[in-house]
Amino acid sequence: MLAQQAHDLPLARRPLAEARPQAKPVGLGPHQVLFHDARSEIYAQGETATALYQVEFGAVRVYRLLADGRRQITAFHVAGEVFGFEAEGQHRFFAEAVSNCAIRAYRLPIEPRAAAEILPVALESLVRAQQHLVVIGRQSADERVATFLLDMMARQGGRAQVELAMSRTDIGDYLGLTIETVSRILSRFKQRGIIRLPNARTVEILREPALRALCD
Amino acid sequence: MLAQQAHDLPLARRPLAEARPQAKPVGLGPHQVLFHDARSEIYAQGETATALYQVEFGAVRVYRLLADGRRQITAFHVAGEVFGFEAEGQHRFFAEAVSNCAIRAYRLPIEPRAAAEILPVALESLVRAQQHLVVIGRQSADERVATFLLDMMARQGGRAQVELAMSRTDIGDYLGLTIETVSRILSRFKQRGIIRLPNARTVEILREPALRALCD
DNA sequence: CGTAATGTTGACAAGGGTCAAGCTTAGTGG
DNA sequence: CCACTAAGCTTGACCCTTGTCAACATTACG
Repeated sequence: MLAQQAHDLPLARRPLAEARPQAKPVGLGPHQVLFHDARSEIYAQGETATALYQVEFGAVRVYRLLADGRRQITAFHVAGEVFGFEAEGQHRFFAEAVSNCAIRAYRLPIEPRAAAEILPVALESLVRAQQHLVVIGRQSADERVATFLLDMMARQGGRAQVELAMSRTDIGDYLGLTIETVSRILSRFKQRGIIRLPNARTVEILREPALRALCD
Repeated sequence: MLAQQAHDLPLARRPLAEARPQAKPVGLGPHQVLFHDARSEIYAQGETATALYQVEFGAVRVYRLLADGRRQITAFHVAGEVFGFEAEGQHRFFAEAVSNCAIRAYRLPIEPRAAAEILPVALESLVRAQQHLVVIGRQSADERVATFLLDMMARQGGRAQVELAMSRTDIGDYLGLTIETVSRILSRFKQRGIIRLPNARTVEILREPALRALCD
C-alpha cells in the first residue's frame, strides 16, 4: 500500500551524548543510547540481530511488509518498553522510529544469567501480541479503534488527553484497517461525543465508559 | 459464537503410566506426562499458572473468549511444542486439548538457570504470534487458508497428505473467519485442483506452488 | 438405526475496502 | 511573512468480500 518510502531515508543514527534515563534500564549489562530521527530504521527484516532495544523516549513501530506493499504493524513501543526479541539470529520484522526517539541498545548475545531477567519482558511482548490477535481477528472496526484508544490512554498514564505519535496510516496498519475506516470511525466517535479531536494527533477521551462498552 | 460447550465437560486428566517420549523434553527439570481427552481443559484464563507444557502427541488450542462468545484461537500446538508462557502468575488464555493428547508439564517456577534454555522457545511463540498477526491483519480469506494449509503441512514434515486435528470452527476461529468461509474456500481450492479432500479432516495438497502463490 | 455434531452450499446483507475529491496542516522558499 | 506545495486527513459514492441465516448433506456416535 505504501510505507516503503521510509527505507529510502538515510539512517540517521547519532549517539546521544549523555541521556538522562527516563526509563529504568533492564539488567542486561552494557548498553548505549542512540538517537533516531522520525522514520529512521532501527533494524530491518533479514538483518542479523545484534541487540535488544529499549525505548528511552519517543515511539517505535515494528512491522512486516508483504510483497505487494501491504503492511502489518505488529506493535508500537513507547518509553520503557523492550523490543527486538523477534530474532533467532535474524530479524523477522522491521523496526522504525515513529517519532524522534532515543533507543537504548543492549548488545547480543546476552549472558545466560541475564536470561532470567529478560524472560518476563519477552513474555510481556508475547501476551501483547496474543491480545492483539484477538482484537484483529475477532473485533469489528469500531471495537478495534476503541481498544486502541484505551490502550494508548493507559500507556500515557491514563490521562484523558491522548497524544498519538503515529499517523492514521500507522493506526490502520496496526489494526488491520484502512486509513479511511480509521478516520471515519474517529469522526463518528467525535460526533457521538465520545471523543474530541483538538487536532489530528490529539484525542481527548470524553466518555471512557462508552469506549469500554465497545471493546467487547 | 459458540465453543463454550467445552467448559461443561469434565476435566478428564489421568496420568499416563509410562509414556514413551515422542518429543525431546526441554531441560526444565522434573516433569510429569498427563493424558487429556479431546476437549478437556488444560488451563483456564484467570487461573494461577503452575506449569509450562509440552505436547507429547496430539494437538492443543490456546484461545480467548469475548463476552458475547466470539472466540479467537491464538495458537495451535502439536508434538514437541511448548506453550503456557502467556502468564505472569496468571493465565491470560484458555488451553484445551483439540484431540486426545499427552502433555508434559514442567512445574513452575522454573529455576533461573533454566531460563536461558526456555527463552528461545518462548521467542518462537512470539515470532509465531507476530507472523499470525500479519496473516489475520492483512491477508484475504483465500490467503489465510492457503497459509494455514502450508503451515500445517510444514508441521507434519512436509508430506502432501495433511491431517487436520481441528474442526472447521477451530480453523475459522484461528484465522478470524467464519466456518462457512473456511468451508467455501476449501471447496474452491478443491474445485481448482489445488487440493483433494478425501474426508473433511484430511487435505491432500496437489499443487503446493498454487498455494504458495496465494500467500502473498 | 436414529440422533446429534459437523460440514457444505445457497441467497442475501452489511461491514469495510476502493476510488476520488476536497480540506487542513506543516514545511519551504521567495 | 506569505504563497506554494506536499503530506496527511476527511468525507462521499460505490462495490466487493465476507458474514448471516437457512437448508441440507455427511459423519460420528450411542
